[in-house]
Amino acid sequence: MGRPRTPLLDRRRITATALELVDEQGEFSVPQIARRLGVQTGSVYHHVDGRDGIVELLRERIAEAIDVTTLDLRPWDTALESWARSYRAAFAAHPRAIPLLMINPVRAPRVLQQYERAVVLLRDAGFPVAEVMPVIGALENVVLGSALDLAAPAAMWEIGDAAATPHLAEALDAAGGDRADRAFDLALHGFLTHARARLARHTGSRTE
Amino acid sequence: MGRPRTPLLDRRRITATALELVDEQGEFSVPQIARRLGVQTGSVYHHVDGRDGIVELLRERIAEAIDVTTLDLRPWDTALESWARSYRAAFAAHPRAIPLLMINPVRAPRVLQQYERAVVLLRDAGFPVAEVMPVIGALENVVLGSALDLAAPAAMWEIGDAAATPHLAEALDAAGGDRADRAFDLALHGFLTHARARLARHTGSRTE
DNA sequence: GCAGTAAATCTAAAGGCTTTCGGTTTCCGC
DNA sequence: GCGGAAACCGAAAGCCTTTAGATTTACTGC
Repeated sequence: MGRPRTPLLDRRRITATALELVDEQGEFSVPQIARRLGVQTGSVYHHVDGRDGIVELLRERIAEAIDVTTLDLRPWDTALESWARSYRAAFAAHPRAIPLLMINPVRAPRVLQQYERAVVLLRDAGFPVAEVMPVIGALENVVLGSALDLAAPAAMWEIGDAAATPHLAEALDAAGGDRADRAFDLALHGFLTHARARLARHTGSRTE
Repeated sequence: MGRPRTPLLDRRRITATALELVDEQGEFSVPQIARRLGVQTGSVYHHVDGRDGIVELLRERIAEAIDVTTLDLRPWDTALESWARSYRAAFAAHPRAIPLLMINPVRAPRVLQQYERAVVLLRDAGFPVAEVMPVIGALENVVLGSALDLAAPAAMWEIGDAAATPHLAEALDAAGGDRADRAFDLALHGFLTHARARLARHTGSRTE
């Protein structure tokens, strides 16, 4: 008992274990983390700001997978599309974590910094200031909505009673396994097309 | 003690109280419901299938606000747009309930029935079977993504440190109070435009 | 009208979770 | 070498979900 000669815990190990648990069972608890790390529950609280702090660590951990360099690409619509795809892919890598991350607002500086750069990107492209946030928000809607879809695709639809909803069942059958991906592509391309048209209207109908 | 002369509980009252709690504090617990209804915690379980059952009741309750008649409108894109707006408005009426409902998949027959009708709508409009679910999924992405945005709009962004992200702060300031609504409009119109173009491609370039 | 069953509530309790607090041992700066 | 900080344990408070049995009332069939 007392302080161990070599530390048993740190934020990295706590985060990794929490992510493990979430990937396996869709949720985590502090006692579960402690058990996996061979430690008492209370000890975890010496490294982390409560359970919510662990969620925040998970958010940062998952957000690290977003490729920031996409926002350096040009033209702006290429950058935006690449960013959106990378954003979605980061969530898709841990679908069961999505509900956890959706509940709390984004506070991670890393993510806010990306939004900052997206704002600059769109301003430089010629979007009026008042248009910038709606455009980013629309893109975010598509990305997060699609991420939610990834969180529970099977359960969401395949439970559908084929007798009560025959056409739905048929359409699902015809859609194939990449339904969610194709839905995302559709929404993303729709958004980009609309954003391009809107920009053209503001820059005197010049497309580029 | 014992069975009361007139019942103290029923699903309607339990649902209403749970919704009250969620609107007020963003969550609910069975003991809280029991306290508000002047009843012991355990009694609630005689009317409801556990805590998850209450969530399910909330889902149905909120889904009731979706206007089904929108799917009778024609042409198909008018129907789809009206449906999407009504769908989003139903969630917007109880934004704090959204995280609760996002976690579990849609099982409510009432909602599945609407998807069934949407499938028929799109098929009749001329969409190939394999296209129908991606189109519906894309629309759903936009609606649910936008609903999430409504769940925590203020906290999501206004926490942003103006010093670290000056352009983001400026863009937010310029966006106005209806940022979320305009983002939704943008995403929705983008989607609809794209869907129309896609249909035209399949029906021999006839727009209507 | 009455017996028997079903329904609604209470009391009680098990077991889990989050969080805090004090005690104990080890590490590190000076 | 000493004193404070760090890391862990043990224990406890207070919340939550869920179940089980006891008790009283309502309903149903005869």
